[in-house]
Amino acid sequence: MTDGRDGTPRTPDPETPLPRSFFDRPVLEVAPALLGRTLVRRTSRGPVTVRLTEVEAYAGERDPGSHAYRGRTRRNASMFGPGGHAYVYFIYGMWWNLNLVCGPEGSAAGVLLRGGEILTGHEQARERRPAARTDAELAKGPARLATSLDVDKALDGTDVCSADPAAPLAVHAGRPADPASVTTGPRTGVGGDGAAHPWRFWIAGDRTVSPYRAHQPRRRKRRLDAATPDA
DNA sequence: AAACCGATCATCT
DNA sequence: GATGATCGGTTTA
Repeated sequence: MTDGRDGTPRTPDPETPLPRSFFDRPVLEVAPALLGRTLVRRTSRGPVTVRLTEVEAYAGERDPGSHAYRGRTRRNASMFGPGGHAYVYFIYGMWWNLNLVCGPEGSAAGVLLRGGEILTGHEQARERRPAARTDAELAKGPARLATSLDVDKALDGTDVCSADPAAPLAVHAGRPADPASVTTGPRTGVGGDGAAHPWRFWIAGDRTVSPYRAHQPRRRKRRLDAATPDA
Protein backbone atom coordinates (compact mmCIF):
# COMPACT_ATOMS: atom_id res chain seq x y z
CA MET A 1 0.00 0.00 0.00
CA THR A 2 2.89 2.36 0.54
CA ASP A 3 5.06 3.69 -2.22
CA GLY A 4 8.35 2.78 -0.67
CA ARG A 5 9.60 6.31 -0.13
CA ASP A 6 9.39 5.94 3.62
CA GLY A 7 11.55 2.88 3.68
CA THR A 8 8.78 0.31 3.77
CA PRO A 9 8.44 -2.46 1.22
CA ARG A 10 6.10 -1.82 -1.68
CA THR A 11 3.91 -4.74 -0.75
CA PRO A 12 4.33 -4.94 2.97
CA ASP A 13 3.66 -8.05 4.89
CA PRO A 14 2.52 -6.66 8.23
CA GLU A 15 4.88 -9.07 9.95
CA THR A 16 7.98 -8.05 8.04
CA PRO A 17 10.57 -6.29 10.17
CA LEU A 18 11.13 -2.67 9.20
CA PRO A 19 14.54 -2.22 7.58
CA ARG A 20 17.23 -0.17 9.24
CA SER A 21 16.82 2.41 6.47
CA PHE A 22 13.42 3.19 7.98
CA PHE A 23 15.15 4.48 11.10
CA ASP A 24 18.06 6.16 9.35
CA ARG A 25 16.02 9.23 8.53
CA PRO A 26 15.24 12.43 10.42
CA VAL A 27 13.42 11.59 13.62
CA LEU A 28 10.53 13.90 12.74
CA GLU A 29 9.83 11.72 9.72
CA VAL A 30 10.26 8.47 11.55
CA ALA A 31 8.07 9.29 14.55
CA PRO A 32 4.72 9.71 12.74
CA ALA A 33 5.63 6.88 10.35
CA LEU A 34 5.80 4.53 13.34
CA LEU A 35 2.11 4.97 14.14
CA GLY A 36 0.17 1.84 13.28
CA ARG A 37 3.31 -0.29 13.20
CA THR A 38 3.63 -3.27 15.47
CA LEU A 39 6.25 -3.85 18.09
CA VAL A 40 6.89 -7.49 18.90
CA ARG A 41 8.33 -8.53 22.23
CA ARG A 42 9.31 -12.17 22.52
CA THR A 43 9.68 -13.53 26.01
CA SER A 44 10.19 -17.07 27.22
CA ARG A 45 6.42 -17.22 27.51
CA GLY A 46 5.81 -16.22 23.92
CA PRO A 47 5.17 -13.02 21.98
CA VAL A 48 3.42 -9.86 23.03
CA THR A 49 2.64 -7.45 20.22
CA VAL A 50 1.48 -3.87 20.41
CA ARG A 51 0.17 -1.54 17.70
CA LEU A 52 1.77 1.85 18.24
CA THR A 53 -0.69 4.72 18.64
CA GLU A 54 1.32 7.45 20.37
CA VAL A 55 4.98 8.50 20.14
CA GLU A 56 7.23 11.47 20.83
CA ALA A 57 10.32 12.61 18.92
CA TYR A 58 13.51 13.61 20.72
CA ALA A 59 15.91 15.36 18.42
CA GLY A 60 19.36 14.89 19.87
CA GLU A 61 22.00 16.99 21.57
CA ARG A 62 20.42 20.30 20.57
CA ASP A 63 16.99 19.34 21.93
CA PRO A 64 16.61 20.65 25.51
CA GLY A 65 13.91 18.05 26.15
CA SER A 66 16.19 15.15 25.28
CA HIS A 67 18.33 13.05 27.55
CA ALA A 68 21.05 13.64 24.96
CA TYR A 69 21.00 17.39 25.62
CA ARG A 70 23.93 17.31 28.00
CA GLY A 71 25.99 15.01 25.87
CA ARG A 72 26.79 11.35 26.00
CA THR A 73 26.77 9.51 29.32
CA ARG A 74 26.73 5.86 30.24
CA ARG A 75 22.98 6.07 30.68
CA ASN A 76 22.13 7.50 27.25
CA ALA A 77 24.95 5.82 25.31
CA SER A 78 22.62 3.73 23.15
CA MET A 79 20.97 6.91 21.87
CA PHE A 80 24.29 7.88 20.34
CA GLY A 81 24.55 4.58 18.53
CA PRO A 82 23.10 3.52 15.17
CA GLY A 83 19.40 3.75 14.35
CA GLY A 84 17.09 0.81 14.73
CA HIS A 85 18.13 0.03 18.28
CA ALA A 86 16.37 0.38 21.62
CA TYR A 87 17.16 3.01 24.21
CA VAL A 88 15.70 1.99 27.57
CA TYR A 89 15.94 4.16 30.67
CA PHE A 90 14.66 4.14 34.23
CA ILE A 91 12.45 7.00 35.37
CA TYR A 92 10.87 8.27 38.58
CA GLY A 93 12.52 5.55 40.59
CA MET A 94 10.00 2.98 39.39
CA TRP A 95 9.42 2.76 35.68
CA TRP A 96 11.07 1.90 32.41
CA ASN A 97 10.57 3.80 29.17
CA LEU A 98 11.40 2.52 25.68
CA ASN A 99 12.73 4.57 22.77
CA LEU A 100 13.74 3.65 19.25
CA VAL A 101 16.97 5.29 18.14
CA CYS A 102 16.79 7.13 14.82
CA GLY A 103 18.92 8.85 12.29
CA PRO A 104 22.57 8.35 11.49
CA GLU A 105 24.82 7.11 14.22
CA GLY A 106 25.84 9.93 16.49
CA SER A 107 22.77 12.09 15.95
CA ALA A 108 21.38 10.86 19.28
CA ALA A 109 17.77 11.12 18.13
CA GLY A 110 15.05 8.81 19.29
CA VAL A 111 11.32 8.16 19.47
CA LEU A 112 9.68 7.53 22.84
CA LEU A 113 6.93 4.92 22.58
CA ARG A 114 4.12 6.38 24.66
CA GLY A 115 1.08 4.29 23.90
CA GLY A 116 -0.29 1.37 21.98
CA GLU A 117 -2.92 -1.28 21.62
CA ILE A 118 -2.00 -4.77 22.73
CA LEU A 119 -2.83 -7.12 19.88
CA THR A 120 -1.52 -10.43 21.16
CA GLY A 121 -0.17 -11.68 24.45
CA HIS A 122 -2.94 -10.14 26.55
CA GLU A 123 -2.50 -12.77 29.22
CA GLN A 124 1.16 -11.88 29.81
CA ALA A 125 0.46 -8.18 29.67
CA ARG A 126 -2.40 -8.40 32.13
CA GLU A 127 -0.32 -10.32 34.63
CA ARG A 128 2.28 -7.57 34.58
CA ARG A 129 -0.33 -4.83 34.72
CA PRO A 130 -3.00 -5.99 37.14
CA ALA A 131 -4.09 -2.37 37.72
CA ALA A 132 -5.32 -2.07 34.14
CA ARG A 133 -9.10 -1.91 34.26
CA THR A 134 -9.50 -2.44 30.53
CA ASP A 135 -7.37 -3.81 27.74
CA ALA A 136 -7.01 -0.26 26.43
CA GLU A 137 -5.11 0.61 29.60
CA LEU A 138 -2.55 -2.15 29.24
CA ALA A 139 -0.14 0.00 27.21
CA LYS A 140 -1.70 3.49 27.53
CA GLY A 141 1.36 5.43 28.68
CA PRO A 142 5.08 4.87 28.19
CA ALA A 143 5.78 3.03 31.43
CA ARG A 144 2.65 0.96 31.02
CA LEU A 145 3.73 -0.03 27.52
CA ALA A 146 7.15 -1.03 28.77
CA THR A 147 5.64 -2.98 31.66
CA SER A 148 3.20 -4.87 29.45
CA LEU A 149 6.05 -5.83 27.15
CA ASP A 150 8.44 -6.78 29.95
CA VAL A 151 10.94 -4.17 28.81
CA ASP A 152 13.71 -3.17 31.17
CA LYS A 153 17.41 -2.35 31.20
CA ALA A 154 18.24 -5.75 29.76
CA LEU A 155 16.87 -4.58 26.40
CA ASP A 156 18.82 -1.32 26.24
CA GLY A 157 20.76 -1.30 22.98
CA THR A 158 18.82 -4.17 21.42
CA ASP A 159 18.62 -4.28 17.63
CA VAL A 160 14.95 -3.94 16.67
CA CYS A 161 15.53 -4.57 12.95
CA SER A 162 16.67 -8.14 13.28
CA ALA A 163 15.01 -10.69 11.04
CA ASP A 164 15.82 -13.40 13.56
CA PRO A 165 12.44 -14.93 14.45
CA ALA A 166 13.70 -15.27 18.02
CA ALA A 167 14.79 -11.64 18.40
CA PRO A 168 13.61 -10.31 21.77
CA LEU A 169 12.33 -7.07 20.26
CA ALA A 170 11.39 -6.15 16.69
CA VAL A 171 9.38 -3.50 14.87
CA HIS A 172 7.20 -4.84 12.10
CA ALA A 173 5.57 -3.07 9.16
CA GLY A 174 2.08 -3.44 10.59
CA ARG A 175 -0.54 -1.21 9.01
CA PRO A 176 0.75 2.36 8.88
CA ALA A 177 -1.73 4.89 10.20
CA ASP A 178 -3.60 7.03 7.68
CA PRO A 179 -1.70 10.34 7.74
CA ALA A 180 -5.04 12.13 7.94
CA SER A 181 -5.64 10.51 11.33
CA VAL A 182 -2.30 11.58 12.79
CA THR A 183 -2.46 14.51 15.20
CA THR A 184 0.44 16.45 16.69
CA GLY A 185 0.97 18.46 19.86
CA PRO A 186 3.59 19.41 22.41
CA ARG A 187 5.46 16.66 24.20
CA THR A 188 4.13 15.46 27.52
CA GLY A 189 5.91 16.62 30.63
CA VAL A 190 8.55 18.50 28.69
CA GLY A 191 9.14 22.09 29.79
CA GLY A 192 11.33 25.02 28.99
CA ASP A 193 12.59 25.47 25.46
CA GLY A 194 11.81 21.86 24.74
CA ALA A 195 8.07 22.45 25.03
CA ALA A 196 7.75 24.67 21.99
CA HIS A 197 7.66 22.00 19.33
CA PRO A 198 4.68 19.79 18.43
CA TRP A 199 6.76 16.65 18.49
CA ARG A 200 4.16 14.34 20.00
CA PHE A 201 2.27 12.29 17.44
CA TRP A 202 -0.81 10.16 17.99
CA ILE A 203 -3.71 8.53 16.19
CA ALA A 204 -6.71 10.77 16.72
CA GLY A 205 -9.47 9.25 18.80
CA ASP A 206 -7.62 6.09 19.70
CA ARG A 207 -8.43 4.92 23.22
CA THR A 208 -4.89 3.77 23.88
CA VAL A 209 -3.41 7.27 23.62
CA SER A 210 -2.33 8.56 27.03
CA PRO A 211 -3.73 11.83 28.40
CA TYR A 212 -1.62 14.92 27.85
CA ARG A 213 -0.02 16.44 30.90
CA ALA A 214 1.73 19.76 30.76
CA HIS A 215 5.11 20.16 32.35
CA GLN A 216 4.91 20.97 36.05
CA PRO A 217 7.38 23.71 36.92
CA ARG A 218 8.43 21.91 40.05
CA ARG A 219 8.59 24.16 42.98
CA ARG A 220 11.99 23.96 44.51
CA LYS A 221 11.98 21.98 47.67
CA ARG A 222 11.94 24.06 50.81
CA ARG A 223 15.26 24.45 52.46
CA LEU A 224 15.63 23.92 56.16
CA ASP A 225 16.81 27.42 56.93
CA ALA A 226 13.20 28.61 57.46
CA ALA A 227 14.39 32.16 56.90
CA THR A 228 11.59 32.95 54.50
CA PRO A 229 8.03 32.50 55.74
CA ASP A 230 5.33 31.77 53.18
CA ALA A 231 3.74 34.68 51.44
C1' DA B 1 29.50 13.17 49.53
C1' DA B 2 25.11 14.92 49.04
C1' DA B 3 21.37 17.21 46.79
C1' DC B 4 18.30 17.56 43.22
C1' DC B 5 15.36 16.04 39.76
C1' DG B 6 12.61 13.50 36.57
C1' DA B 7 10.05 11.84 28.79
C1' DT B 8 5.23 8.33 35.35
C1' DC B 9 1.55 5.80 37.56
C1' DA B 10 -2.04 4.67 40.91
C1' DT B 11 -5.00 6.32 44.08
C1' DC B 12 -7.07 9.29 46.29
C1' DT B 13 -10.58 13.96 46.31
C1' DG C 1 -6.21 17.87 40.24
C1' DA C 2 -3.36 16.60 43.84
C1' DT C 3 -0.09 13.72 45.92
C1' DG C 4 2.96 9.95 47.42
C1' DA C 5 5.99 6.27 45.97
C1' DT C 6 10.83 5.52 44.89
C1' DC C 7 15.88 5.59 42.98
C1' DG C 8 19.57 6.17 39.28
C1' DG C 9 21.88 9.78 36.90
C1' DT C 10 23.72 14.13 37.00
C1' DT C 11 25.19 18.16 39.07
C1' DT C 12 27.11 20.71 42.63
C1' DA C 13 29.98 21.54 46.59
